[in-house]
Amino acid sequence: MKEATKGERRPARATIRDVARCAGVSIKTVSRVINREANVRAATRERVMEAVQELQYEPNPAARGLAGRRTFSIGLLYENPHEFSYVQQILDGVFGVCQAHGYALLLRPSSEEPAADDMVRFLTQTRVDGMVLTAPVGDRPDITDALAERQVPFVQISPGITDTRWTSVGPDDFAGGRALTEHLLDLGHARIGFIKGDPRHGAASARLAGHLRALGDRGMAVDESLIVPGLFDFESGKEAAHGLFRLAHPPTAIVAGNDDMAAGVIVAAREAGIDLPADLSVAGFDDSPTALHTWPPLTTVRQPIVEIASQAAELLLEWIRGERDVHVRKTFDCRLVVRRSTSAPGA
Amino acid sequence: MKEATKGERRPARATIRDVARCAGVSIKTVSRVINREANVRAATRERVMEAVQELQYEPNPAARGLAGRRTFSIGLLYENPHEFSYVQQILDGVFGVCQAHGYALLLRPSSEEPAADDMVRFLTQTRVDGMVLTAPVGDRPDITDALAERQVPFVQISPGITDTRWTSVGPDDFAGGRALTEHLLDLGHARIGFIKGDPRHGAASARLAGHLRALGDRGMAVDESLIVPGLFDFESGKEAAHGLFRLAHPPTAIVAGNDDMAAGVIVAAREAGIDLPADLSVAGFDDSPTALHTWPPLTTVRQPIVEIASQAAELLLEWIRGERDVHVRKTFDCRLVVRRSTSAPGA
DNA sequence: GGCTACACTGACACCGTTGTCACCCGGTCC
DNA sequence: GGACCGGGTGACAACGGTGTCAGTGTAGCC
Repeated sequence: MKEATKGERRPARATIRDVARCAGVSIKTVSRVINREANVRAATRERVMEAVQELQYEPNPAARGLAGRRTFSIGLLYENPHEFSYVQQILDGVFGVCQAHGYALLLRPSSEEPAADDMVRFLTQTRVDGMVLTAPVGDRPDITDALAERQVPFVQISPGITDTRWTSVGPDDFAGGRALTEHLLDLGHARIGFIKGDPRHGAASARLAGHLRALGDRGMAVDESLIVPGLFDFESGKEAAHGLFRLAHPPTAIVAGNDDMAAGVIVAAREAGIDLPADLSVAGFDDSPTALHTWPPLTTVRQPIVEIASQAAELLLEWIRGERDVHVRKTFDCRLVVRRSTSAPGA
Repeated sequence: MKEATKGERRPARATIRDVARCAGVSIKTVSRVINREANVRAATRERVMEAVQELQYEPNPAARGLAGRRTFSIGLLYENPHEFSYVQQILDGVFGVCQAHGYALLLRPSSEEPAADDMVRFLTQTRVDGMVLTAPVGDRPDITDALAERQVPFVQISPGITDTRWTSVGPDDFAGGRALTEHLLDLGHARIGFIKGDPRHGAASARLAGHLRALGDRGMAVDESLIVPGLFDFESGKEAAHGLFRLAHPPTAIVAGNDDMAAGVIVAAREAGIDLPADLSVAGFDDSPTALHTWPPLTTVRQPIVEIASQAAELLLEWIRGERDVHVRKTFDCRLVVRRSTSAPGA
């Protein structure tokens, strides 16, 4: 006890050796126990566990990483977003899974033009065990190839093209877009504007495809002038809407590729003195917080983002641990959420 | 060349030994060069640098952490937020600095009741070199004490109380609140409602204090019934507004503690059939994206969040590297942003 | 009873850095 | 000319785990 009185500044974390001594076994056995390896007698395991408890032992991740050549950390690649809530939810989902499995999460916000080299540098610097990739950066073949070449496991969220060589998770954007348009058709709209999303996102074209299918199913002709470009952000939605308003024969309803653009449409309508929803129905996509902050609140499609993200992380960890060796594509259903921004035309 | 043809699956990262051999020096010298230590002859340094370039050497963080007892990573503690854009901007700021200095960023989203124990576990699990703490969790004495006790450097963002024992960074909430109210007084408003923010946030009371000071400076009496509680989220803003509308003598203007609540006020006004800004002026705080998505767009106060966050990270790294040994408190000026949600009463 | 198989355990090298300390060397000081 | 100094460098031992492999004990089998 005497020697303990000095230099006890930092409580000096217990090491695997301390645990081994305390439990009366070798360090290797302690290692086996904390890594849940087989072939440890139940009684031994218990003794070790108790020692771990008593000493409040936490394995040193650096040492683990060095010796075991894995870091127990994964990276999340995402693009600097307009849609804050989207990223936040992705983060939530991925983080939750990481925490549950004792993995650390390293962020990789990517700038506009994230050279694959940049990705590679991230890998060698951090030595993450795997990556979760979000669209649209996660789609780029140079990125995926760089990862594949280095045999770094990864999972894509909402990739544009579903490449069977890799595993991915995403919402059913097609069905969502279709449901939205069907909803408007059911209300009696005949001229429906559609604001496309950022063309780099696969989701943008999938949602449009759903829209077109809905029209086709009802035998409606497609008026190309009603389909206008957008970039998924508020400003582009506003501009696109003004463009549609100027049409000789403007639409009675507008489907925006996401909620932010829909919010832009609403503001554009106010600027143009158009009454909502009487003179114009507006629908978005995502069911982001924005959808409730507009007036009237937005009819939209909810995609289970958090769930999608956790699923992605879950699949990644399975792959890392070697519990799965075949690539899959998981699709999540979306749900139409009807609010007051849509109504029968003229109502 | 012949032996290279086999087993070149993984390119096998270069280690410090490879660099040493290539440069014709000892590994220790390489270590000195990459850590920018003094006492290396310029010529030697150059030779090593070239070898580093040629071999694309990146030091192994795990080995570095193990030997040097620091991880070159810092943690970011934040609370699961309603204000997505706020967190996102904090992240941006902190991340930018981390990247510039070769540090990794580990997230710690904290749940409702983040026991200090939880914080401690995070520290021992990750062994981060320091922490950036955001309000309101970062205020809790049990958290700060736990960090101080373990001698883990930290910097607070927007703490409630400015404790001179620690370093912190934040906006001048007081001045911001004051400017907002002065703006409304200048427009001719005499009855101004104020929706407080989440009481756990220091920013909430500072903004209110600014409001009260503005009133006091003009010799206006304070009507307690006009000051109502809120929680910084949309819903609480909406409810608070409805409460104010029901008053016998309702306000002609409302200052909300932040933009989300202000958006709630606007929706509440629409629900109540109140015309904006003619019958009611509304102001927010933060200049979040929401401020532009409402109609009319919000008068608000812009706080330089990204800058605040980078400053915090910068200060933290200085402290970690031992370049600073005195605690400071940095305050950033806010800027009033006037938009169309405020006007003279009745105008 | 002897042999094999297998469950369990430990000794020890090794992962790729940094910290410590000793050493070399040229210049300065008395 | 010897003692001293300090910049520049390298040898070597950590750091705290995991991988490999050999050893031990017990059960199952002929």
